[in-house]
Amino acid sequence: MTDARQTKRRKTPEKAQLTRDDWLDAAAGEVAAGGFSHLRVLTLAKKLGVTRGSFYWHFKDHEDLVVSFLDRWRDRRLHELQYWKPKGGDVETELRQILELLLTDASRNIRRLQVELAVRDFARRNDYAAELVTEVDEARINQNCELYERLSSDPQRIRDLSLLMYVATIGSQVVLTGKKGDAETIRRVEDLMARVALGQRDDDHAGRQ
Amino acid sequence: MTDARQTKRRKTPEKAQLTRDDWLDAAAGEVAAGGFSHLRVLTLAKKLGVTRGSFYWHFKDHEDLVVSFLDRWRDRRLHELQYWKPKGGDVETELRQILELLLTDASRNIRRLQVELAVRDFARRNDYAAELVTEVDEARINQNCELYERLSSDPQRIRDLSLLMYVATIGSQVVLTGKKGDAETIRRVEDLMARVALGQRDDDHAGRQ
DNA sequence: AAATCTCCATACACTGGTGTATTGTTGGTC
DNA sequence: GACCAACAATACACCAGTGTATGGAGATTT
Repeated sequence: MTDARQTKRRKTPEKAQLTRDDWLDAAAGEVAAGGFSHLRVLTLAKKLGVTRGSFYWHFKDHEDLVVSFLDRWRDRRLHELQYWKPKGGDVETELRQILELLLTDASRNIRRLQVELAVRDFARRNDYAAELVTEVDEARINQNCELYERLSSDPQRIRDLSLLMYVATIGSQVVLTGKKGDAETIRRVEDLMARVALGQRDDDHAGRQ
Repeated sequence: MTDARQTKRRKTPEKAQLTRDDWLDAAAGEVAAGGFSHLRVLTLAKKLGVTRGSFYWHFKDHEDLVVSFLDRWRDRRLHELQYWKPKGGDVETELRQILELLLTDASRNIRRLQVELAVRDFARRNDYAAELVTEVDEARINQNCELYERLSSDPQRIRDLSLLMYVATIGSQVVLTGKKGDAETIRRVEDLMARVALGQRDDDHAGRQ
């Protein structure tokens, strides 16, 4: 699947030769904007200032582009988990770090988020994409389990809590992204989620019946 | 936008004349399966056993179909909220009824759920769809607020709680739908959400540091 | 400096989709 | 029973997009 081509050459970039990754980067823009169904090689070529002749040298066909794109996405998402391990501290601090990463930070990286949602949508009608999404979801949920282990001792409860927090973040991204006043809203939801996970009761329950 | 045509006729359905709604129903199948980008009038015609000549009598063009589809979706989603009002009982009972409706029941209606996710995805690149989705989201969240008012007296907290529960359900649908063992998983998440909303602490916190 | 390799351009065939114009066909109406 | 309106079939022009074959220019090697 991976090709050694893109590592060679590029010694004299006088006329800016394109690499496979250049095409994938351009594809990311298209996918973020219009989803996989709007991914056209002609559009990409125009965007990169070349003709399709270049594309069909770097890729076998359109499907090759899609698969390569998905593979790169999966690899990067799995790899970045390495840097998501919060650096020590008590449970609450680490929890809030993670949540900020998953919500506030994520909502700032619009393009990255759009790509993720596009991949997730594409997965509904493409088995390979579905596999990769499941793989990434599993990895993220599992990683967060390590944190929630400090909040419960029941393995099932740990997994459910991690899962709940995860679907809440994904749901926030789906529902709130791009809406007006999303930044402030996301911040509050983030805070509420932290309290919920920590089992902190609300300050008021006067209205409780 | 609405047309009186579909209400007339249909007295002698000997040869099954098609109505505008018939086309929209067929469109729902396509949208559920492939999203809006795969909505083709030729495919619909084939599915309905007619040619495109019929389509262009009922609809001005492809866009007319899409807009009509979105309008009908919005109208139905807003209208159904009427029947979502839980019938009395204490807070926990009503809460669990709502959550079951939003999660367990929703996950059984695969097609309906697929359509909703497709609309939501389409909304990322279509302003009109985005408006309708926002409208529906707002209505649902507001309606649930009435329930959460019994759990807190702080208006802001009520809204945040309702929002959190809502994004968690949407996230569950996005992440869990179609996965293996989703039924059981959804049931557990549902239970956990109820406990969280009610402010019930876990049975065990032995692992807490 | 000739040959070769890498990357891109050009031109073509082909497919699938839209929209439109025109012509049927059928059932209700006077 | 002639007419009209509702619905559908047919045929056409048109466009966007893919894939392929082939040619060409620049750098690299020998």
